[in-house]
Amino acid sequence: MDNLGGGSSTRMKAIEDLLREGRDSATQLRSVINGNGENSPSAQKLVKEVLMSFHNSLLLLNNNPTSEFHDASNVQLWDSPKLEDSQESNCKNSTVKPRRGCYKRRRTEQTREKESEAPIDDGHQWRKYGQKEILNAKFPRSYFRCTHRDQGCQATKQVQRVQEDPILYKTIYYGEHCCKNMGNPEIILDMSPSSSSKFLSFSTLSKQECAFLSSSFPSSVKRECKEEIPPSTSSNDYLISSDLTFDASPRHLTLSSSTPHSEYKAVDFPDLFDDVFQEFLEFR
DNA sequence: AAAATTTGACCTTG
DNA sequence: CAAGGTCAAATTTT
Repeated sequence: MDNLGGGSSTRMKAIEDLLREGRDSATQLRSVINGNGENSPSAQKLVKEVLMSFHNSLLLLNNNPTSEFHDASNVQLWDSPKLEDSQESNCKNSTVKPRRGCYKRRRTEQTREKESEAPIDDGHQWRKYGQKEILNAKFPRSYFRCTHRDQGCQATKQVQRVQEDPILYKTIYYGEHCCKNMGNPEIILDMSPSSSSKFLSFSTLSKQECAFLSSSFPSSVKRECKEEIPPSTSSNDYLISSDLTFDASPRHLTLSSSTPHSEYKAVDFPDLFDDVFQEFLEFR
């Protein structure tokens, strides 16, 4: 539906992701390995980011083979415009029931999937407008729309926790923002090498994200995070601690889980890394 | 008081 | 009809 072949734009997105997130992290990782990056984030964190970058790019390229999310491809059609026209009359004619649930069907927008370990701050302001239990899913799905919808911005997103063990959230974006975006649009994590371990924690989450988190938890926990780390009980489960190991990865890539306690500084790790890094360089 | 969230009702789609 | 997406009244937060 979109101009200039849809496939290639997906590819461009994947390339962007690999370059921006994956390669940046990989670059830092290399300096860590070489011993130079002492104020950088931990190597494990960087590895996680690289793997996540791979994972997300794969998600993009072969649109989600795995799961319950309906196809995120950008094919679909804007069907039955009758809804728009007859909306008014249809809604008020029936019984006494007010016009609840009279809404326009979602437009044909391209979608974009993303996985992350915590709800990410994508630089936009979102307003939660719903939450649903999803069949066969452990966690509810939350629905957000752009705060500036009154200005015509139709962007929405869905966020759902998809995994418990390595905590994983899947976010699907619908539509593009046409509102004036404040600040940088797509910065996800600032990983300036100087500011050490700016790792993701609740203190960096926006309010909506905090709200989303709280609603995924047992109700006893609700409404307790303002700017604060939620309840003390096992709260470290919700944090991304910098020394978290990343061996049970989302079923695509695994990393060196076979070595129990030995450091992962294998002898030829740098060589291995160079191979990976090479991929980034050739990718462009 | 205004803005954001919660939550069940309502609508669409398959 | 079931499942998922959206609306909006009620409620909570700012």
